[in-house]
Amino acid sequence: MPKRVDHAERRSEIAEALLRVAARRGLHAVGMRDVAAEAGVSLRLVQYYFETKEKLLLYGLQHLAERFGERVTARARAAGHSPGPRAVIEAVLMAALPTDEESRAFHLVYTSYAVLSVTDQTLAAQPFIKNPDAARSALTGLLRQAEESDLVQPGVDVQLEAVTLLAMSAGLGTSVLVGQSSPEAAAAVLDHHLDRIFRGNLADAGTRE
Amino acid sequence: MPKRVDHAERRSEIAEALLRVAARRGLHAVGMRDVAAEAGVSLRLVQYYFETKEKLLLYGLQHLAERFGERVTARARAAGHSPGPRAVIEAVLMAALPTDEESRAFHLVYTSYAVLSVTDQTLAAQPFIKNPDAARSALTGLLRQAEESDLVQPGVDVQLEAVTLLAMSAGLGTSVLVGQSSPEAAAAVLDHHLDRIFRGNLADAGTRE
DNA sequence: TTCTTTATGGTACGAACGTATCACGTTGCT
DNA sequence: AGCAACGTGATACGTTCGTACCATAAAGAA
Repeated sequence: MPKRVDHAERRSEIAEALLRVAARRGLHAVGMRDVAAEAGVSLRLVQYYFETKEKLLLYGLQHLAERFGERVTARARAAGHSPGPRAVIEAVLMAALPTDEESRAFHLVYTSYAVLSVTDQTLAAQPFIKNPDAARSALTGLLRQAEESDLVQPGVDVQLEAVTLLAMSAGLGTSVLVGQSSPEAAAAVLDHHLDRIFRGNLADAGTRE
Repeated sequence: MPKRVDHAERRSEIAEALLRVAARRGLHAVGMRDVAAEAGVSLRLVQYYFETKEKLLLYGLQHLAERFGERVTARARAAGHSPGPRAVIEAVLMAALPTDEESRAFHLVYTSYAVLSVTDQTLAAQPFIKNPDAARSALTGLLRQAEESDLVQPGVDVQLEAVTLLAMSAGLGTSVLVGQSSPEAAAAVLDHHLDRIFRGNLADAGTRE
């Protein structure tokens, strides 16, 4: 059986097994044995492809961020060809909301990683914790672009609004995650706030699901 | 030495030791031995006052919520005698922001508990996870009261704004916690949004620290 | 004073976890 | 064909963790 095997693909499979079990039982509760069982391989294999647990966790976080990026771009693309800035912004924010099983998993695991990064410097040094900063600048760029096209209300501070939107998205996300809000209510709040930012006329409005 | 001892006080001391070590090393990393060492007692004592670790964690969460409540009312009281609705709202929201060591600890531990509650039904059944719901209705009440005093801009949906403020506060809190934003920036965002809700004239403005 | 309850220390036990070690079949190179 | 590297399995080791057990000194009740 030991054919020559694609390491990258195998690592991805194991990483996804990690994310699945993390979504099911919590990131704190995942062991190498659980990951191995979930991936349908032996414990030794997990050790083989990721020498240590820390490296497995790091790769898992990386994989999570990648999948989220794909998710966002897919959402943006689904907003139509050459979507307006508002549609793109909605795509990003809605993708971060825990609506289905996959986004729930994403939000839970990502929040777990964020919490861990507060007390774990190795995790904090990872670029993916810094990634929200990239999201912030992307959002700022989108808003500024909308501003130049005269799509936003006069007098809005795009930098501040970017931070606001991101904070709202994260806060609403956890709110939905713990069952305090419905996804629909969270989406409504976001939409309402976007209405405050954008002018009413050109909002090729709801691309929510 | 074994005088008759106040159980409630002892439990509080141990619970605070738990919160301290949780703030320092993360909630996932606290063991009974750590708590015992931090409290300056033997492992047996922690077992004696809290029979199991789960009960210790539950009590710790309860203690955390109580301390946060005191913190909020202290802030509200510091806003002056008979403070306006906006001042009270600011007090609540600013108290939730991780500014000093204590509020950082609060935010980190509380978020850890929230994350745990997603996969731990015993924790999810605890009323303190439901507590944010009480905060929401309190905020709604405050906003409605302000609305009746003609202090808010026309056309604002108080229910929706309550949810928005809470989500922003939580989101900004974690943003500050992971070092992505400064507390001042977060406070500015909150203030800006309150400016959007309240009429400009009667805002007896900044009670920030 | 004697006895029972309370408070506390020390320590042991079983399980789980991350990691390391040994072994072996398979594949590709020369 | 033979040899070295790769992929995989099984299992063992040392540690840590939560919990349980045993002992004992002080304090209040009788």
